[in-house]
Amino acid sequence: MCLKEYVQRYISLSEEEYAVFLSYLETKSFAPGTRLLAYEERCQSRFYIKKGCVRMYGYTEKGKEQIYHFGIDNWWISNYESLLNDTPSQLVIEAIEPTEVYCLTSDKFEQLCQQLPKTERLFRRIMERAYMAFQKRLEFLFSLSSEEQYRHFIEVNAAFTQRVPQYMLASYLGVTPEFISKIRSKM
Amino acid sequence: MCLKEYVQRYISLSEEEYAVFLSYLETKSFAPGTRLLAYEERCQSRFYIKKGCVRMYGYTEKGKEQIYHFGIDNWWISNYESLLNDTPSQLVIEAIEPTEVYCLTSDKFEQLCQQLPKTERLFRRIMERAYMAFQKRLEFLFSLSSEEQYRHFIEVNAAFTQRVPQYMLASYLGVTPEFISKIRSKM
DNA sequence: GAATATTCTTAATCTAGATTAAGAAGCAAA
DNA sequence: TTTGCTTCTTAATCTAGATTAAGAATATTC
Repeated sequence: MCLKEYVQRYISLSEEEYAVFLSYLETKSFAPGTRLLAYEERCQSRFYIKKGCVRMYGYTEKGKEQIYHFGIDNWWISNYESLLNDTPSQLVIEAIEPTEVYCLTSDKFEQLCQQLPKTERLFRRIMERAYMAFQKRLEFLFSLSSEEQYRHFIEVNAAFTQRVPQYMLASYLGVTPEFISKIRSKM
Repeated sequence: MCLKEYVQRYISLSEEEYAVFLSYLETKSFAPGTRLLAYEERCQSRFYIKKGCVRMYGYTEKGKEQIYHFGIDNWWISNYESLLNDTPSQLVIEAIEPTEVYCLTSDKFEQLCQQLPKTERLFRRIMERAYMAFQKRLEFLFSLSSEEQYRHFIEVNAAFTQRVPQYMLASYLGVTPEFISKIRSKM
């Protein structure tokens, strides 16, 4: 699926309108381990991942990396706290695989909304879906044991599981790699 | 703060436009213990809480109530999974205090967006803030111990803490009432 | 194809917070 | 002012998952 198909699922755009939309996006590439958003950098963009895989992580009190999100093909990702409040980001967005993204800066975003007001609707609906996914994630977090969460995750996200190392998955789920290893040995 | 002020923080509206906006909203009142959204009902509305306090909860595998959200004055609340997919809600929204809300049904919402396209921008921005708050909550959830989460919550949400019983707060934080009691005895 | 760095596994021990069980406050009705 | 609810507290015991410490696979580099 390409961005055009993705957008068409939320709003309908003519060829001309889509061309306008595209003109506000900038393509960028990132090698594994490089950062889309650095620690303490002000987040200025929303990223649409054309192809690849990224993780968004912060640091716990003891300085350990804690992964909060992954992003793969056809996902938008950004640090909204930093983006909306223009504050230094406490979160890092880093490529895991070679990753190609469309980058939409806040400035361009505002201009785009003016030139193509449908953009508001597009992002209103994207945000609703993202919020819904979050609400769902919270439900799993509170209603399932760590083992159940792991089993559920790899079931729903089979493809994904191949793409990130197990210890990152453990971090995302809020457990230790040793614990995942223990579950796997039972399966 | 009233709804008008709330809306003005996101978009600017003339008197006439605000009147149009209001005309799509329906006022409803709920006594403590009554439900804005029942279990397995299809969620058809977004609720803006004018005054009062509600909780949104589901059930764990063992049938225990698990609170996922609270809503108080000037918050929007809805079950987006049920709202967007038109599926029976696994979550209940219930008044804790006498609560008065504006109710915006999906039908009315679509009409409103057509008549007053600025509404898209309003809700795009509301959803971004809501998503941001969620992102922040997840950070606390993963980076703080249960005790730290409790201390942080009552610090940031002092007023709130008076309005809901301790056992509901425990549920929201994902701990037992006994554990909260233990922390409090230390303070 | 050895050397080095990453990632994963196994097993013993430990701990934050759950569970269970009682009882103590608080509060409403009558 | 007693009866009956609902909420909160205390304390003993238990457990899911963490921590620690080795070692075993697996990749990567030269």
